[in-house]
Amino acid sequence: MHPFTHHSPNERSILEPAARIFALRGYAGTSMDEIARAAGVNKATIYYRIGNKARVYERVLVGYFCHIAEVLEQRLHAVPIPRDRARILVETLAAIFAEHGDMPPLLLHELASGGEHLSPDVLAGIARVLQTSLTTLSALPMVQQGGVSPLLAHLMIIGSLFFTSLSGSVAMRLAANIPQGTEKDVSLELMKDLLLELFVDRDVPSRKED
Amino acid sequence: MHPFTHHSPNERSILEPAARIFALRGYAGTSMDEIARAAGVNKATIYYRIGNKARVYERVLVGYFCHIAEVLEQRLHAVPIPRDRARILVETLAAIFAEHGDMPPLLLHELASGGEHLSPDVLAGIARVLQTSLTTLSALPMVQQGGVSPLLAHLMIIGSLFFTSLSGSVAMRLAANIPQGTEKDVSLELMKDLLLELFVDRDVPSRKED
Amino acid sequence: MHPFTHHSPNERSILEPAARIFALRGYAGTSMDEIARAAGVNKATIYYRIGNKARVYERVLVGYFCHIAEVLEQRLHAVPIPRDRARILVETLAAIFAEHGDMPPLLLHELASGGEHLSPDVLAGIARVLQTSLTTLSALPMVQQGGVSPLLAHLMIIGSLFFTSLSGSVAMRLAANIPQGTEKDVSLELMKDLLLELFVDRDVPSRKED
Amino acid sequence: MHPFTHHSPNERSILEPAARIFALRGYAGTSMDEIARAAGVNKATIYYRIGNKARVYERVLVGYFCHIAEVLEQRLHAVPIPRDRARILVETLAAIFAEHGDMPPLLLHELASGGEHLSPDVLAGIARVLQTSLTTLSALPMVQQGGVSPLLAHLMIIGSLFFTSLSGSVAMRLAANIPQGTEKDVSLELMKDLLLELFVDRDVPSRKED
DNA sequence: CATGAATGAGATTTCATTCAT
DNA sequence: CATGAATGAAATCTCATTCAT
Repeated sequence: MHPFTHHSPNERSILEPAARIFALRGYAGTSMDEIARAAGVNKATIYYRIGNKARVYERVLVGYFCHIAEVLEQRLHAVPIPRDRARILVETLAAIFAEHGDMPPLLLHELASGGEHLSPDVLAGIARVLQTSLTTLSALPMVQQGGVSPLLAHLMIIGSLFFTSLSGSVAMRLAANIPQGTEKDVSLELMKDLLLELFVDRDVPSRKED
Repeated sequence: MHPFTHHSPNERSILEPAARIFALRGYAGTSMDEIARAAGVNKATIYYRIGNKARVYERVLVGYFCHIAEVLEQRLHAVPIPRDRARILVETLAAIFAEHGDMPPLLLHELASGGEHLSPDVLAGIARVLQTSLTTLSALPMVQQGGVSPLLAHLMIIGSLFFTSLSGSVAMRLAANIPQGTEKDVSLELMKDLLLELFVDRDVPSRKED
Repeated sequence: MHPFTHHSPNERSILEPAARIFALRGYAGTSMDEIARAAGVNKATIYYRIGNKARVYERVLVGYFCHIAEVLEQRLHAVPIPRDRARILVETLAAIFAEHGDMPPLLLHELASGGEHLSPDVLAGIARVLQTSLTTLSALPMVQQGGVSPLLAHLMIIGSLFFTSLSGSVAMRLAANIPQGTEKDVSLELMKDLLLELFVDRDVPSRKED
Repeated sequence: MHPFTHHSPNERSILEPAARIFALRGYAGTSMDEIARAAGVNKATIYYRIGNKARVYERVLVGYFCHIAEVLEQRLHAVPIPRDRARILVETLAAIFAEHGDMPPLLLHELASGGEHLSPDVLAGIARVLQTSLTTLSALPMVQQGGVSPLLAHLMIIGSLFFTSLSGSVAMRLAANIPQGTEKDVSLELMKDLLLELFVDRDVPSRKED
């Protein structure tokens, strides 16, 4: 399944390369020329088909968030056991970010901008994902009895996965600078396992003292 | 202590507003006009004092990373006990991000861009912080005996703190969209406590089964 | 025939006024604004059609040198007698400079700059003209038996014609300063006749003594 | 003797490097920064000592033309025989251009610009040189009986020497493009000899027929 | 006497957008 | 339905010049 499944092929052929470039350079750093070149269409065609730089960006974001929401909702549908649901949540997010490496940087750019370009549609998509995540996490023992805020847990999960996904490119640049050979195989897979261990598989935490 | 302590007052008066704007809009989204206006100087003065846009950006990044590295190193200096050191690490990072709210978005923009604009000086600053963090985390029981990768722990800590710091602005935009009243007081303070609980205060994790 | 015959009308409408201004003010002294104004198009249109200032300049130079080369080659084609060929060479150059008064100053600016801006295409054009001139002059009796270097002859012919063409504007400024009434009708026509007399019509020179 | 002998050492230390740069890049292509750097003084010092970009340029031109005029007048002083005088004229000009390679390009830039920047002082210098040259050439047999215009002869001499002096830099760029090995040792020396032969040593020309 | 600092004006170039076809 | 052509606005950067010290 792809993020832009709901759009016409005409739009998809523009939105997919656009997403790649927006992810790499952010909204301001992306030019319509570059999108047109990557999409293999005339620049005016983008205006004809979609309308606007802001609209292209919005469609990409909406597509991404709706995709995440849909996949999450589909996989969580009819799964009753809290720990199973949480496991699916984390695994699904990790899998989506692994498959669509553009999502983390794109969303991070937006987040870092304070959500300047977020249209109501995009906010709705974000809310949908957030809602699913929060309700799923709220049912966890760790939250129910452990006193962990579900929003904090959500932020940790998303933040950890995003950073892991992004660490690759910068890590390589750092490689020459870091003396000792730290592990290079930092991957979403490993982070996913750590998150599962910390939030899902583990029993309600027992503090060091007490 | 301030991030641009090592620079001349002349440079500081430019770098500080520049950092604010870069954080908000990213490198590409920031114009020299805006920086000049915010700094209260003529645009050409920026070129005279610093050189060009890329150099302004670089100085800001170097200033930020060196500040983090210095504060960390100073506070960790002569603290021998691993758990104390880790606690200081997390608390210091949380405090710095709380005081300098511009850092997380600025660094996130850069990270999301794949570190395209990272000069050797900036990379050196990053490496310095990373090194401190990794060696500190490596001494934790959870890492030593719990099998948790220090790099994963580092990414979780940074990622969680960054996301928490950023969540404020977007959360407000979401407020209207999210029906139920989720906690609004998500703060670095709370996230810091959760991180301490998960990584520092807790004993070596005991899996659910076995 | 015109220098920019090979270009599209769109390009010609830019290159022709550009040539005029480059000739008057040189490369550095010419602004894109001025070219745009003279061409009656928006400044961005020049970038759309041609690319950048250096390319505009290059096209002008290439157009000029190719024009000279083509006219020379066409008029010399199938003329076997050396003296006839040389006469045609001088007359053609004089005629071209007379018709296109912009050429000498433009080329002089470039020459004075040491050919800094000369692209391979322009150099090829220059070489083509030079080749034609040198082979033509080499066949002259004065060169064959008189021991005059064909390159020196070429330089004298070009230099004399260029200076004559340029003398007009400065001469007028000098007019007030020069007391006696020197001839005002210094023209390419007269210089051409003198060159023909010195290099073409005359027999192999007999030195004063011997 | 040097072109800027009449100026104070303070001015000379600026005018000499300025002349070099003006010669290379022309008036518009030369920046005050570059002059200051080459002169090893602060940019404001140029304004303090001389006053103005236009004034710097003017002083350089005046210096050059006065130098030529002075040397010519000094060497021609009390030389009565026309042929001797003409020989001295040509030899002196060739020697000056050979010694001060910057003169031809600088004067050519100015000439190509139509004398836009020529102040009255500079025009007076030019007139002085021109006067000397014309009166000297007017006495030649070739002019007196040969019907050659002294102004044409002047233009040929100056034009030929200038072009010869400039040909070096462009010739090297052409070297790769010109197939056959044309002589490389085109020098002012050779051109001077040719000019002497054509205008001075030779008897009044006898046309080919008649 | 000299200069570091500053700047208004203007240079080249890019870019989102429009429009006639 | 699509696009080549065009452009106003704004971006980065340069430069001749001034001025306080």
